[in-house]
Amino acid sequence: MDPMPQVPDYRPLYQQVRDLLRRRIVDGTWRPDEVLPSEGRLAAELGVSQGTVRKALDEMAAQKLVVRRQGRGTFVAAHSPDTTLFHFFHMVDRAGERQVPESELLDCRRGIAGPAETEALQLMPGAMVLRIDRRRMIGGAPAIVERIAVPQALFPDLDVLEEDGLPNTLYDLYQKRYGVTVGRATERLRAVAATAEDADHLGVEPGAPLLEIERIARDLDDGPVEWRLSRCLTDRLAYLSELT
Amino acid sequence: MDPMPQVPDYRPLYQQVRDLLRRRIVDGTWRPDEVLPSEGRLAAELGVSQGTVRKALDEMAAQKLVVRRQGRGTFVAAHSPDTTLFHFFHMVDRAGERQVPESELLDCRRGIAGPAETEALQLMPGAMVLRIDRRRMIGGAPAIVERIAVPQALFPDLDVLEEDGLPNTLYDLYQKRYGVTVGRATERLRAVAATAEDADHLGVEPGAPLLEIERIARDLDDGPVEWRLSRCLTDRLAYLSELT
DNA sequence: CAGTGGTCTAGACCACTTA
DNA sequence: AAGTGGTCTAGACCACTGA
Repeated sequence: MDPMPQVPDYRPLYQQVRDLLRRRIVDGTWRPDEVLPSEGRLAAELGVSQGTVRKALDEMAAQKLVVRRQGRGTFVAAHSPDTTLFHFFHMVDRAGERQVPESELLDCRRGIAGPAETEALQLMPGAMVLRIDRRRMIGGAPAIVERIAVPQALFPDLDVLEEDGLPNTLYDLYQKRYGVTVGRATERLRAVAATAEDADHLGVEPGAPLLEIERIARDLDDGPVEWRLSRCLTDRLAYLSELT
Repeated sequence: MDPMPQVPDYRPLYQQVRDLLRRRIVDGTWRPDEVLPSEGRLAAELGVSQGTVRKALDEMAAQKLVVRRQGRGTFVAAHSPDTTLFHFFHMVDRAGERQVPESELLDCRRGIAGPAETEALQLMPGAMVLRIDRRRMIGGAPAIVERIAVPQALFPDLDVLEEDGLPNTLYDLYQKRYGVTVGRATERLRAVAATAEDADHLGVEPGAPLLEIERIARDLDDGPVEWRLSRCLTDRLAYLSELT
């Protein structure tokens, strides 16, 4: 598959193929929603059997890096409001139904990264970040307040865009406008007491228990691209976690 | 693979094989930690190719129903304290390290299922449950109080066993002593205010914010086998959720 | 209709484990 | 050395899609 590798690679062929195809997606050779060459073509190009390409693509599909559609082809996975909500928004109502929140912008401005942001986003000291404060409503009632911080270097004009109104789901915007694909995220959940400001936005008493969700979202190369701190009312909603 | 199926099955062969093997594990034909027949033997027995059996077993391995060990064979997955903690205990410290909690039994008694238990465990009205109240310590300090409720029908003498001290991880006990394998669980997280009793056990003020985790654990047939309500101090710990 | 991914097969060889 | 799962190949046929 590679006539003159600089460093001989003794890993199984299908893993080499998988990582090569993955690299091409990350590099932008094929962009989100684009179709990859067929299994047969890739096999011929790389000099391996179709079964080996298939095994590589199957693993990438399991990892949601590509989507396979019988009769049509294999496509680079793209975020959409639906997939974003499904994967990254875990609040459900009493009946266990996933609720779609509305967003209300509170504030959006640039600033120098604080210690927590520098640490979470692995920035150089003094780097600039954009901060977005939002309130999110479920069924018209305030449910969540959140602070989102992203490196300004990755999203140079996100704050200008704000004038036109930010979309409810940001990850498809990150992907389509800035070429930043969120591949995975880590969330840490804690219970905290509402600050005076939280209480004001959510319509509760200061000191009321809130579910705090701290999220670090990473791109396909595992670099941090977003730090997010959400505080949620959990009288009508709960965070759903499936252990399988 | 089946010469006279009562109802013709048009699903792919490997899915039929997968479900048949799965059925045998659930039925106890092969018990936890036992080795299955080799791929070749299964293929011959079922009249399919080895590749088809392989695809079925690979899916079961991805689902953690079996464990494959090169050179040795394919084994029915079994719980151990380690796998249980890794899969079902998500509290981590500030550094992101998973912490192993100690357990201190507070109470253990039988009772008639209340409405919440009847609902969660899908019991008949008036059915008996066993309730276990525990306090869990991290590094010697109280961190969690929890109530566990299980149908008495499934674990007839669990409360008698308590005299010898319950193990720290219950799921391997459920499996080895009662033949009940927990295959998956659903958790709902909320923020609540500590009751006077919570506060007493955890050494905080009443009203302090606690992370409440409500878990329903299910067996391999998806029937509920345990209902658990944990309340956690999150000053030193956080609930870790990986979104991939 | 041609082209795609999905299934199934048969066989070769490799890597690892146990005896 | 024998037996296991892991990799890789080649080829057949099926199911689905879109021109």
